[in-house]
Amino acid sequence: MSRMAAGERRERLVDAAIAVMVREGVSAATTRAIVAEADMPLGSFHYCFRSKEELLGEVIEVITGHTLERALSEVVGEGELEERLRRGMRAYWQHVVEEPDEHRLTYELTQYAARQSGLAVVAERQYQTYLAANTRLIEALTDAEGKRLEWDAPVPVLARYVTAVLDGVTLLYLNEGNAAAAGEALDLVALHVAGLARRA
Amino acid sequence: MSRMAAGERRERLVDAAIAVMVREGVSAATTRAIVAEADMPLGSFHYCFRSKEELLGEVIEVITGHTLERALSEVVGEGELEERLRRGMRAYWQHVVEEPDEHRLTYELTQYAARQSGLAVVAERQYQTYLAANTRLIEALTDAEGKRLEWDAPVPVLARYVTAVLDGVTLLYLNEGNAAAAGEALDLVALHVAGLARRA
DNA sequence: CGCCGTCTTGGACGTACGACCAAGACGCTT
DNA sequence: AAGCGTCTTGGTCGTACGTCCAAGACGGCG
Repeated sequence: MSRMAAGERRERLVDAAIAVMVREGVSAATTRAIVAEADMPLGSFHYCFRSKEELLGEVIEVITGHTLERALSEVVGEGELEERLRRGMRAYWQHVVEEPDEHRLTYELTQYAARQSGLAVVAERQYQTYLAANTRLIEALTDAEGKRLEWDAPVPVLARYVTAVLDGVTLLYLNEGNAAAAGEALDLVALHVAGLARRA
Repeated sequence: MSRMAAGERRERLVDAAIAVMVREGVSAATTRAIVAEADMPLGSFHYCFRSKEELLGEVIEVITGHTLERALSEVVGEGELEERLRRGMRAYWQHVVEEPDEHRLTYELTQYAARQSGLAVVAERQYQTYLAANTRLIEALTDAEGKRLEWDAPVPVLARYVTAVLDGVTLLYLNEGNAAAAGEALDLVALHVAGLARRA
């Protein structure tokens, strides 16, 4: 392997780890499988990372970022509240249907992290990030169009509702495979949430 | 260990496996940890089970049964549709709050099974069982009170919606820990579903 | 009592894993 | 050119795992 800064090698190993995990699951991502995917000798792993746990922490942060970028960028824009909401959800949903294995991995990683005392903090932060994102989403919906809207339910409850539904529908699709029916269930939610908004 | 029929030993090993998994996760449930929990010598394991995979199949079936019994028994009964629906959901929710680790295990097992080619069928059947149960739940709601109700959305979509929300809210609570907010989100759903029913 | 199928058990085998190390190669600075 | 910090690498250590086996113990039936 050509000479390379330790930092860049770290990034490559993180990418390789994600590739292996998406393809074969977290448990298949052994140090040996990861360095093989990155085409590096085994020794480089523990030169770049103190432990496998340290690498997993970075993997989780990278993956969480991927997921969030999508939906948020879509809810801001033109149109009625219901239209924008539906557009944001469809953007998220499209990503799920296109890259199901990547989403399967996020759930797997969360559970793996929750069981490891050293990574439990990371798992909690992951969900708080999701909640914060959906809170911002809901607030972005009310603020647009120059008109101030109010909700029939408290924003924290709404945020949890949206977070939970997205997670639940995704999980159901991943395990059952019926994308059409799951998508319809999401539309039902979009309609519901839009109906909860009222003009102040 | 006293002499015992192979069938009974199987049951004890399944119970022991569940105990270990609830306490420490699926990955900690090694053959050695399981027989230690059951207070048996290692050799008994492969006398009772062809492989560890065979045991896991039985574990999943037992656990799935546990979860379902709760909610279903509550929706049939006296009262308005919304009241019965809320009661069923609260029954399920109470079980989640009382035994979070058992629910965490169901998700863990589903993912584990989905990755194993030999157990993928079991994972799929698990979710089809959930869907079937929630379909029956919805139909039970319409049939009661002697009046026939109809829904503003197709029953299969409703069933997926309910399944997904229960899963999602549970998962969120398990990872975030805010039981009160999650419970309120469930109430929001009960109200929503009740509103979707109309008298024919 | 003696047979035979069922059950019991301690130990062993091969494999795979995370982690570690020492010896050397590289390349920038002085 | 010499020195030195950074990076590279193959090999190895101890541990833990799933699985298998052979030798024996038990107990119901003829």
